[in-house]
Amino acid sequence: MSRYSAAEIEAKWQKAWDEAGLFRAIRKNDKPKYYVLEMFPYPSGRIHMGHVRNYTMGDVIARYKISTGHNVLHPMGWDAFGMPAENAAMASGGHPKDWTYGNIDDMRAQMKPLGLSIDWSREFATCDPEYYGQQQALFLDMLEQGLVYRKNAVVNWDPVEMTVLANEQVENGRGWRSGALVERRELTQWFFRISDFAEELLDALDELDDWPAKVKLMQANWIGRSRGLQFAFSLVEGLEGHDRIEVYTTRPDTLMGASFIGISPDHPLARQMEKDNAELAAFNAECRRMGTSEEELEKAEKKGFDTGLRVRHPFDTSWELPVYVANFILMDYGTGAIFGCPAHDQRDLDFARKYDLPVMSTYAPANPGDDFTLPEDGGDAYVPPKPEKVRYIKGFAGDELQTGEQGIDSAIAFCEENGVGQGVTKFRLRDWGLSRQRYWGCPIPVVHCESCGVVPEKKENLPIQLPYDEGGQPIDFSIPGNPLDRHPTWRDCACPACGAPARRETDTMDTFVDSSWYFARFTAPRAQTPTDLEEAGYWMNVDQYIGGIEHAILHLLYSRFFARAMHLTGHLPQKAIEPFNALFTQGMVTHEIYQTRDPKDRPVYHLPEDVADGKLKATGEAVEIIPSAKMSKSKKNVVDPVSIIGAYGADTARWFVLSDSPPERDVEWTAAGAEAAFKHLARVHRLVTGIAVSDEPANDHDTALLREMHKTIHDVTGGVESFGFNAAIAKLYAFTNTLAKSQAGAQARQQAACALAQLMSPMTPHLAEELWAALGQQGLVGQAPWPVADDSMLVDDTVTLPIQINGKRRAEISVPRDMDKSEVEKQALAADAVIKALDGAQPRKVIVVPGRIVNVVI
RNA sequence: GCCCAAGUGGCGGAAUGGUAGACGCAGGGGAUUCAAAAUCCCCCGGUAGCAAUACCGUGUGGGUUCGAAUCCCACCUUGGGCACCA
Repeated sequence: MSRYSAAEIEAKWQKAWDEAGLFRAIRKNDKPKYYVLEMFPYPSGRIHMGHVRNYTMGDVIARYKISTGHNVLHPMGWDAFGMPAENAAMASGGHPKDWTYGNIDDMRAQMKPLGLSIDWSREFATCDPEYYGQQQALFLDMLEQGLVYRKNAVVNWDPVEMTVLANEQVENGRGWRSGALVERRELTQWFFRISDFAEELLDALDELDDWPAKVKLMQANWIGRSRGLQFAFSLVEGLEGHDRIEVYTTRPDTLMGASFIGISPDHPLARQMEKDNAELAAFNAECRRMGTSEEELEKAEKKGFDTGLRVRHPFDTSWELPVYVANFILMDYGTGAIFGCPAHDQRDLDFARKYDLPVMSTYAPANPGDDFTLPEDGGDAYVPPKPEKVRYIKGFAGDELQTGEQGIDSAIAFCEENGVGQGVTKFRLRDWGLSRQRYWGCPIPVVHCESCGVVPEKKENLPIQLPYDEGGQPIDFSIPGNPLDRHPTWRDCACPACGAPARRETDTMDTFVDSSWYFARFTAPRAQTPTDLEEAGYWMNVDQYIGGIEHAILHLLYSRFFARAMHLTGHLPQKAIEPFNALFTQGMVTHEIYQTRDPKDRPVYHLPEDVADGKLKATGEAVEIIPSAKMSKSKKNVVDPVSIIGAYGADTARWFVLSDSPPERDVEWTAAGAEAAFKHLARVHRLVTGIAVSDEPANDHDTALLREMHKTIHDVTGGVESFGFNAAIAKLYAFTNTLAKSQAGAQARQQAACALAQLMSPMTPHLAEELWAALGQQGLVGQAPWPVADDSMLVDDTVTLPIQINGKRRAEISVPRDMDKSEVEKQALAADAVIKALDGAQPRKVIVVPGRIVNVVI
């Protein structure tokens, strides 16, 4: 028996795995392949507990799959482009490239001690020219296939930073960093045609059986399919080039309640009219100036401008409706024009009341209650709850009772039959704008030529590399704007088509592009093409993908789109168009927050390591404890994995992040919990190394111990396969207790200890190897086949059956497992409590569930 | 506003129609020790009772069932996603 020294054990076994090449993934056909992937990290420079949790889960799966005879691919890389590197360069000089690669080295050094089963030979960073050069090749192929295009788009422009801001970077209409008033600018940008795939991306969700329902639902909502009617109102008096206004509606059954037409300020008709209507031009300009932030939209008043135009109602040509330009109508959804039905839409009702337009209900509740008032009589707009039946007042098919949905379907049918428009399906999903006016990203490989226009770069000129310096001088990132734009020479090039002097595109790609295909690149990370079809064909798909729920929509949707695009451009096989067979979204690691107040009563936060027993270690001042939240630097509620590994070892950190909560939920890191995890591992070490040298002879306790062993094998295996890591660990605790108390002979205890070591090996691989060796086993536990439970050992010969009387447990009997039902019933009725309860009467019914329970109904 | 999920001891949670609270943390008691650390043992949902035991108990109210934390309906609370989307 020896003391548990994690540092020693972990270094020793990591070296042994390395030397055995245990995690090198090599294509071979004698085993089924298994590709497990955790979402790759951004190289911030420090690993955090969230990484530890994420990679530990992946590691458990990878190691378990190795043990069950799979050929496992478990790679790691770096999502290395992005703003933080430029921000760091801006804040403290230096170069984004140096900063990023330095961070990668630091983080790799922090990750390696975790003992993850990663094939490090496949490592890459998305900022490696070898990677982004292939991404540029991919872009060119997509361009050729028509999957990428250029168009004008309105963006948030920060005039101080001279860059485009994402919506999330605009706060109260001002740039989040500069504080400058954000302008809406129209720029020519590159877009991926993801919206062409809307229907397919939506329908294919149904096939993703091993994805969380929640993620599929979020994607479905994001894609946003709606069924409606598209039709036109004809203008009473046409305008040059315009004689009708196309509208789209999901509520065609309200058409007979229409009272106005609304068009977007960006609608072609509005644009044309503002040319010779200064008032309208001013109104439109005002609308365009309005920000797009949620807060602004919330507050903004619904405003309209009467254009003076009139249209005819399609079902009654004598019925004329006014045309308003309205500030709440979006040009890029539907047709950019609506008809307003105030009776059944609160916003339209508010608008109608403001501009004194008629209100006409087309339907009302089938059974209006006392408190129901028609909107035309001053009530609210009536929108029926989904399944509710309504009575049509001005519908197309008389005053029928129908649910809203039936009403819509029959309205579409009626309109189609009468030549008024057609039923159409629309999607909320927009094309994906990928242009970013930033330096630290993948350059878009196109050239602008005065005579040829936009020309794709030649593939042999790839990669188009980012310049490291400018004119021999280091790039100054403190100057606002994109360094590529002001670089003295980088932009200059020859037109790939005509050879004349031309300029490079200076925009770089959205970093989401980088992460949309890295999983495919891992299958052949050094290939001279984006992928190697043979390798991709073997390793794809990712069998298990693990990451945070925050990527439920964008990253996962973009990746699904990219896999399709890569198939269409010949870079992935058909079977890989849904790249992730199974997805698991893990919860965060949280911690309590410790706070004191400064003299001005402002909160001051303290690191957990500076607090003990609710007091600051340094001064003894009491801290206020704020409930657990996601670990964040600003709240200082962070625990550094490196210091935990230093204090307790990687196995303890791994054991703890798996043990306390179900993996999809948040887990609270506590010092006591970590301490307890360590103590448990030390106890297992003590127990097993003690067993290794014991010599008690076989005895009557052997079978009971071995039964428990087989039950534990069964339960832990099930737990690992179903992501029930916390429950699996609970079983291992229980089995450890059983083993510690067992008086079985040395051989049985040895066998049980071997099983314990194997079952723990995915979670605490170093300790497991140490135990395996101490028990005299040959080879590595990581290479030993996973133990298989003997079904005949899972059930005891004698079972204790609870006896219920009217569903309440009143007694129990001990009977042979396979005892006849009628005999069980006889014994149950003979139980004292049952005899007493029956008091001589006959039971009304006796339910016997063999091996589980008996219920006597009186 | 629309859509979705979750509510179980002091805490994290287990049980997915069959003995509610496994396992862990915190807490209490004890053994060992000169003492401490470490370790080991016992108790630990509530109410009543010396106890055996009884009754209550999985957010609230109803329902289905021999039997419900689990299935159904309504409500409450919390969390998440989307949102001038026509």
